[in-house]
Amino acid sequence: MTQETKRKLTKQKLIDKGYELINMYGYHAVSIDLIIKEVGLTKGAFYYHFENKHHFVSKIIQERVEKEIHSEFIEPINRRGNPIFILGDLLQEKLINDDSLEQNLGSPLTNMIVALSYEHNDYNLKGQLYDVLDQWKVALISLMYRGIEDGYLDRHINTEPVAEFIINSLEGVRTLKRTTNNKALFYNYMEQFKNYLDTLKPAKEEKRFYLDAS
Amino acid sequence: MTQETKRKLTKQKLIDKGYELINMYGYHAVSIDLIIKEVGLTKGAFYYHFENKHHFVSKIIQERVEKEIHSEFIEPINRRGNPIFILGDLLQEKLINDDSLEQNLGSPLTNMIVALSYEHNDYNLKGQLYDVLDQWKVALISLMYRGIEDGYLDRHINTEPVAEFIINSLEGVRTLKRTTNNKALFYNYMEQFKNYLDTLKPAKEEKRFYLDAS
DNA sequence: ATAATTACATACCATTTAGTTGGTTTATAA
DNA sequence: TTATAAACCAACTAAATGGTATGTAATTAT
Repeated sequence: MTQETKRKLTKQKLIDKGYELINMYGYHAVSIDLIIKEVGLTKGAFYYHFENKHHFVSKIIQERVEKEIHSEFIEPINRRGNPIFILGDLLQEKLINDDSLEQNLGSPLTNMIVALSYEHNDYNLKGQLYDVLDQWKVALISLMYRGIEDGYLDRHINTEPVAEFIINSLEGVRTLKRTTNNKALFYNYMEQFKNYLDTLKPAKEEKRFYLDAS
Repeated sequence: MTQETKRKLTKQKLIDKGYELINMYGYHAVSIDLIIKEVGLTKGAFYYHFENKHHFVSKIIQERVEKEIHSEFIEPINRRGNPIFILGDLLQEKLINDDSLEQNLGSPLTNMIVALSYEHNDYNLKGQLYDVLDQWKVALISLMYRGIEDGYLDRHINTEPVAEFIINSLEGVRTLKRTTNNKALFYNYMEQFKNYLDTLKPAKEEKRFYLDAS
């Protein structure tokens, strides 16, 4: 094996194990000693690849947390189609069908936010996490604009509040899922989430007449 | 000052400062040394009142976290009236009007869940936190039942999923608020939350005709 | 008034923590 | 083939950590 690939492999093993442990137990609860023990390496290896623990978790955020939000929640919605179906199907897939995913570990993004947003460090971790949220929000807003253009969504919806509400509720349910392994939490969430999405449908003239009168 | 009142005062000071620091920085990031230094006490005092750190945070949960959920989100909804107004006004009060509250520190309940749900301990911390969520859910369901009886809510709503959705979204937005001090996040949330609540209204016959047809 | 208990304070301990230093092996370049 | 540097190991350090042992002043009971 070439030196470069071995180096990258080692670095990735540290990042992956660190991500796994930190996402479960939290940044401060997971020591570097534990991580290197779990992957069979030493302090020397760790500090060859990372300046310090903060730099390490910064890399975890950009290599794992940010990329997973992109691949699982942003890229799948970067297409045309009915946003109500696109979003409904996506969450159905992630929350209900995908058993492989860490279902009781909450959302890695929220987990990091809770653990790191008031941490003093040289890497702007809070800003990193905010940016991920922001990119996600932008993708949702774009999806909705396309949906409005194509007549799937009402022209009068406020896209930013809607995008935030979707993110907030999803991050909320994933986080609270940490307290239980009852999958009903996700089923129930899906039901109400779809009800909420329906409020974004275009209001037909007849319908609006009665809604406004209520 | 009598001995009993002094003891309770000291214990409360430790709990209050511990709550404040742990809610901000997290359970593992806050040392006992820091807490006692902040309140001007010593290790002897701390370990006179609490068996260990886990017992300490267990007391914090029941003395602060649980009681605050009760006083701020359960008791205010334990009354008759239109649930849509009761819930809308309550969140308006807590998220928008109440500036005194720790607006950028997320939700203490969620913060504890993230930090402690995979912690090995002798105090069933995870169960404690789950119970708080459950009590909250029960209160919301009761509110909705009364709302249905009084004709404010549709008889066909699934109360448990709705209750969970309310809790999930609220805990979500409070938690993600940690990344920013932009109050628009709460304003936008309120807007969409009210839209969601409107889906719980009774469907009038005329309205249902058109909705079903869509 | 005195004994006993309460509510702490002080000093200490073993372990764990993030981080460092210097050495060793392995691959790469000359 | 040999020099060099990359990738990692092993041992170490200082500080911080949760927790303990013992002492003490103030309150309370006798």
